[in-house]
This record gives sequence, C-alpha cells and structure tokens, in this order.
Amino acid sequence: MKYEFHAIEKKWQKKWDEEKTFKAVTGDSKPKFYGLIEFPYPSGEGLHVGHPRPYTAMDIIARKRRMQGYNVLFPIGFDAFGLPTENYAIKHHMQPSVVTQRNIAHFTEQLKTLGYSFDWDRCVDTTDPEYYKWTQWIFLKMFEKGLAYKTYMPVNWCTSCKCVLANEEVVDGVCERCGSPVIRKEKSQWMLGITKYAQRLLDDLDGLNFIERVKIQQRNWIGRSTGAEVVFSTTAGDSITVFTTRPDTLFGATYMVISPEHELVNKWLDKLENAEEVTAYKEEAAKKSDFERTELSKEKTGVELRGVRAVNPVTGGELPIFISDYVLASYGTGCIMAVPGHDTRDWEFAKKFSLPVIEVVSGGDVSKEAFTDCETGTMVNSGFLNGLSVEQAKKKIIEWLSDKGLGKEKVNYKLRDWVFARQRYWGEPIPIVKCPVCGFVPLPESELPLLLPEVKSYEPTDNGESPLAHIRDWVECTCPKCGGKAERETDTMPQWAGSSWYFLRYMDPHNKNELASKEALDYWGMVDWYNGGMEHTTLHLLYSRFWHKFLYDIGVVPNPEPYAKRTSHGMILGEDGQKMSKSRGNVINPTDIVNQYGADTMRLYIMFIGDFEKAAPWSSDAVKGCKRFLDRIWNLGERVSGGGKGYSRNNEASIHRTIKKVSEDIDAMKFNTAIAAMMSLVNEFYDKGADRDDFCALLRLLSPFAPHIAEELWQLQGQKGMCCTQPWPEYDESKMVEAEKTIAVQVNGKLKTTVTVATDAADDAITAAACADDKIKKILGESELIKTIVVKNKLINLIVKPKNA
RNA sequence: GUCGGCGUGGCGGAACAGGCAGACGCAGGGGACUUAAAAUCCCCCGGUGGCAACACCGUGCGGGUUCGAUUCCCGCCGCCGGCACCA
Repeated sequence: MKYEFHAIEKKWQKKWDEEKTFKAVTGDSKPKFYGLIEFPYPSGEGLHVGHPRPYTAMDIIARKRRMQGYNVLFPIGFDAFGLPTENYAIKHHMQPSVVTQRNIAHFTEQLKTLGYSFDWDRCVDTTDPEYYKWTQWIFLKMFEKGLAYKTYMPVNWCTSCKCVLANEEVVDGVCERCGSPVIRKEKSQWMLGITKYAQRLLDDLDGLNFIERVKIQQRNWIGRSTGAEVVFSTTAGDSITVFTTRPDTLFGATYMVISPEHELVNKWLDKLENAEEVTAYKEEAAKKSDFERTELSKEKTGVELRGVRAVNPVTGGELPIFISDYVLASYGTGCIMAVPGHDTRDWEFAKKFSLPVIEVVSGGDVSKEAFTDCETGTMVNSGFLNGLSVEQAKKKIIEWLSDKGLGKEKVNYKLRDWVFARQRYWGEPIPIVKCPVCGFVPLPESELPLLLPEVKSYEPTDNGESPLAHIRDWVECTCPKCGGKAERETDTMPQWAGSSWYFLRYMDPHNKNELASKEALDYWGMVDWYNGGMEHTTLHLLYSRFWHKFLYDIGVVPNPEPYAKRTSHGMILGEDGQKMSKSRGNVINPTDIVNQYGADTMRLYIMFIGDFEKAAPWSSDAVKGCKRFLDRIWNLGERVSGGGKGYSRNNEASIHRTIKKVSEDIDAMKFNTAIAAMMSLVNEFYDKGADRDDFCALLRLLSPFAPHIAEELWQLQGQKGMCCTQPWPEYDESKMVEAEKTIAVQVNGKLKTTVTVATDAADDAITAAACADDKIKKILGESELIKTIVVKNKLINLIVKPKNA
C-alpha cells in the first residue's frame, strides 16, 4: 500500500473537524494549558512560509499537552484591520471589509491544510463589530481614567501612508511598514499614557519566564535612568531645570543647552541680542526630519542665546546658554547642563564653540577627550565633593541640592506615550464626540460598537485629516452629554489596538455582554506559553502588557501580566540565505510544499530545519529528506502489520531513551533534535526489527509532529481511538540502562582506543580493561604510568611519561 | 558608540554542570534489486600522508587554566540583532 498523503491528510482533518477533537472546555477539571501564537494579518498574498514555523511549534506543544492530560486552549484568529488591505481595496475599488473576508477565508483554508489543532470555534476577527466593540470599550475606560488624552504635539508623519505613526513604528527614521521617510508634523493627537506604566512594565519583567533577549529589548526600550533634576537660576529671572545622570559633575558645568523647541526660547526672544539668529536656527531645526536628525553626521550645531545667562548653583558662576538640536525636547526637561570634561557630546560641542573644559573627576585627560568613567575616578575641583568617589559625590550633591530646594533625585524613561490615532479608514473608530460646549465626550457604552460607516471613497488625504472626516452624515451627531450639535472623532485606532487584548477574547469569544466572562478569565488565567516574533517585542508585546495591566487595575482581569512565558522563533530565509521577498524571487509558498509532499512533511521539515530560535535558510533538497523519513515509517508499518517476521522486542532501551529525548526536547523547543532522535530510532528499527508495541510507541511520539500519518498508521495497526488522544508515552530510567558501555581510553589526554566494559564497572575494572588492550600494553611497555583518571561509564585517561626521562 | 547573540565538514546543523567533535539530515561516492531508470535497501563520506595497520592536523585567530577545552578565563578578528545626540 502506498503512502497516499493527500487522501490521508484530508481524511483526518475532516474527522478532527467533525468530532471537535481539539475543543477547549472552559471550566474543565483537567489542568489547563493556554498556548498562544501571534494571530496572522490576513494579507492578500496568503500564508507565508514564515507562518508555519511558530504555528507548528506551538501545535506540537499543544498536542503533546493534550496527550499529557491537559485541557488545552490553542486558538486562532485574524488581526485584520490595517493598511495593506485598505490600500489593496482602494486600488481595486472594493470595500476593505469585503477584501478582509475574502482574505480570511483564504487563510483559513490554507491553515486547515496544515492540520493545526486549533479550536476553530473560538476564531476571532478584530474587524468584526462584535469584537471591536470591546476594543472601543477598553479605549473608553482608558479615557475615563485619564489614560487616553488628546494633545497637540509634533508627531511622526509617514509621507506615504499619510498618517501618524507611533514611536515604535519608526525605524531608522523611516516608516517600519512601507519604508517611506517620516517627517515631523505638529498635530493634535489621541495618546495613551503608557509612560504611567513604565516602572511596572519594567519591574514585572523580573517575574516572567520570557527569553532573556526579549526582556533586554523591552528594558532598553523603556530606558530607565536615574539621576537628578537640578534648578539653575538665570539672569532673565526664569529658572531652568535640567535632568542629569551625573549630578556629581555639577562643578564642571561650563554652559547650558536647551532644545530649540523649548518654550523659554520664545519667552526670552525679545531679550536676546541675536533674536534673528536664534529664530533662524529654530526654523532650521524644525525642518529637519527624524532621519536627518539621527542619520546626519554628529557635527554639533547651535546658537548662543546672547543676553541671558544661567547661574551654577554650586559655584555661583555665570554660564552661557545655547540652543542646539542635540538636546531633545521630548526627553527629560528638554534642557541640560553641559559638562564637557565628562560627556562626549558636550566635549565635542565645547571644542567647536571654544568653551572651557573643567576636569572634575580625575583619571583621564580632558584636554584630549571626555572622561566618562564612573568607576575609577576621584572628584577634583569640586569644592566640598573633592576626594569622593563618583558614587559618593552623587549622593552628597543630591542631599545638598535637596536641602537647598535646588534639586532632587529623579528617574527618567525613554519610553514615550503612545500616539493612538491614524488618519485612515480601515481601523476601529475612536468612540469620542467633540462638543463645542462639553469638549471631548465619550460615547455611552450602550452605543457601542460605533460602526465604521460604509463609504465609497476612503482614500487618505494630504491635509492630515482622516477620510472619515468627509462623511458628513456620520461625523455630525449630537453630544451625548448636552444634546447639542457635535462632531465625531474621525481618526481611527492603530493596527495594534485589536491585538492588544485578543488573547482574552479567545477565552470567551461569543460573549455579548462582556469582553469575556469572569468565569472564563479566571479559569484560563495567564497565557501559559506565548511564542511570537522578535519584531513585536517593543510593539505588540509591550502594548498588550500595558493594556493588560490597565484591565487589571480596573478589575477586569485577575492577573497583572498577560503572558507567563514568551519564546521566539528565527526567520525562515530564502534558499539563497537572504530574507524572502517577492523582489528577490526567493519566496517559498507553504501550500506548494503541502501539495507536493503533504502537510506532515512540511511540518516536519520546518521543525527540522535548524535551531528554532535562529534564522535558517530554506532547502528544497532537505525537504525530501523529511518525506523520505515518513516513507520509511510508512513502509515499516507495513512490515510490522504484515506479521513482523524476524522482529523482536530488543529496542527497549532505545525506545525509552527516545521517549525521554523527544519529551524533553519538545518542552525546550529543540524540535530538530527531537526529530533526529526519532530518525535514529527508525534506523534502529530497520536494523534490528521492531514489533507492534515498539512501532506504536513511535507513532505516539510522532503524532504531534506529523499527526496525519500517525493517525493513519495507528488505525492500520488496529489500535483503538485516535492516536492524538492517547496518553503521551512514559519512559522508565531503569529501562534505559544498557548492559555494557564503550569507554574512551586516552593516554595523556589523547584518544587511543576504546574498550567495552559492564555498565557502572568499578574504576579498577575499567583500568584493568584498558591496560589489557594491545595498543595500550605497547604504550605502557615503553612508558611509566604516573596516574589514571577514570570518569565512570565514559572515559579513562592514563597519564604516562617516558621511562628514562 | 553601547548592550545582546553567534563563528564547528561541501551544506543545514548535533555535542558544551569540561570527558570518544561532526548525532540526524542534505549533497556526493559505491553496491544490491531492475532489461533500464526512478523508488527502495545496504555500505562509505572532516583534512593530509599511507596499499594498509596507523600517524599527524582539525570547532574564527592568539594566549592561558586543566590529566583533558568546541565548552571555562584573558586579548583580538568577523558576522547578525537591539538601542543610540536619551544628557
């Protein structure tokens, strides 16, 4: 009988579907396991070969957990709002909702051919009004608590998408999605106050089982730094507050810099001798795009504010004040004290503008470069701080400043509040009404969902307005508070809104009254294991942690963190080792592989391709190896079921070792070595033979990886029930022990030969066996044995020296 | 600049609480079966020398610790990724 993978796969997929084999049951008494993968964006291109890697991995884990007796929630859904769909719809004169439904249908079909054990009854779609009702509801709760607010500020504006971007969406000065230049634009924007959660987002990382690089990246992004705020008085009367991480160097401050956008600059303008020059610089800086500000040479520019001077609070000395775009308006106070002796940027600026450099920490040569070491130096030229270490000086100066009311300890974060509005059509409408009398008024909960109106034209505009703004009969409404004429907010939410809480909806996807019932939220609790891409570390992963903490604070969810464990997979590269892209022509379509070799081969190969965490190039040849492996298992099945002539049960130790290896490797996501172990076992079955029990043990191990062939062979072997619902095989350490061990024999650390001794043989016995070896005898005849080192069951090392040395 | 990660055969990759480097697979070579090919099954497969037994070399480079180092330590080189005028 031939291995007819197409028919077999279809047969079992249908059966799993009909019998709802993978249904998750809220409230079940079995221990629960919630395994999550990042739900796909249903693009028009269909499934990409990048999708099956994480999906297959979590499917294997979920299938194993079910066999181990867990009540498993392994859901799927679609993150369907977003620009590519909208752009496609514009181009083809279609409704985005129609395009979305078509794409979801296509994705569903493709995903089903891969045999994933999703509970399809829990499928969610972020563009479904029954879903986004709750996205809007969460927004309203945030508005209520003051976390959602509208403010006028410079924002990142993508010139191609024609909408604003969050900080996290700007990569190297360009739009992370389309690669177009990002410019700064002053706009009134809805914001979410993620910075209020900065410290908690940081602290709570410690208790989570996230892979370290995710934690590190989130910590970097949050960017906490401790230092002090110091108040400088000025000759203009106003004081300047600066943030510094080096308050110890206060005696070394020789000038001040404030960012060009700072309000004091405008305030002082008529006092300045060079107001024109200052204004010109301000305008120049405002014109620079983010790209220019970061990518241009680090050559410092700036203009002194002539006519105003600052006063150093410890020395009483007057300091010149500059504006320069190397000081960012959006970090700290937008002002710094410049200590050129001990800060590289200040040093460069001071050299360019011939400003004095004072050494206040000894140990370097400040005439040559800034000395920035905090560990070794001693304070000098610093009055009452002289002789102290940097650490001691920091403490002392902060005390001194606090006493005088001139400063205090201060923590700052790089994290910025989240720009939460897009001037595009295909997103969740923001459920807020602008009333000329009452200001921003939230829609009452009873009016949710606020539906996205069906319109003919939804092209983005150049004037920074959302396409929704043109739909007057939708925009014009009455104020829910005063009943007067009002207008709706016309911006929509960013792509990241729907995905910030989707894992909660899976717990209770059809609930009409709540985002999910308390019972479901309590039962499923935290996501036990979440695997996803590194590219979402400072986007979706951080955002959803923030939303979850908010929901926890208002009593909706029972845990302060959403995900107990986070792992991440490497990218699948093209056959040429390059990132897959249409323009390179190196894209592999998973459906083609399924058609050619079957889903089981596809699943197996994508897991065998290499270390799960690392990027791996696709290899068309290597796929065949996995197909060959399945063929060998198939053929073995026929030999076993054909009577098993000449096969005997002499594989016990190997089987138990393989069970242990596969079990442990799945939990450690070392799928490649788990498969290698099964391959070795099959090789051994070919070598030594196997009986039905041996073979069925293998099928159960194989089942999570290649579920269809495992089911079929299970049935052909006359076994009862489905293979995927059998208990996971157990191993017995005592049965893994072999009678004999091969011991490496080294002389002076170099391998000479091997000997076979009984397992756990005593050191003496090993030594005797080694010395009895002909080759070793010869060596010992010519040398003097000084010492022997025995590592039980592994190795013996004989230390010798020449006889007459 | 800074913080992570990684450098192992022709290729993808194994092995690291220090203990037989190259598991498993791909590609390659040989054989069996076949009229033949494919498929399948069996064997070989890091390098150099040798008919062979065997010897020497070999985990990016240079040192060190150790009976023994791919694994630990110090110093370089090279790739990949995060952050970056964040005071």
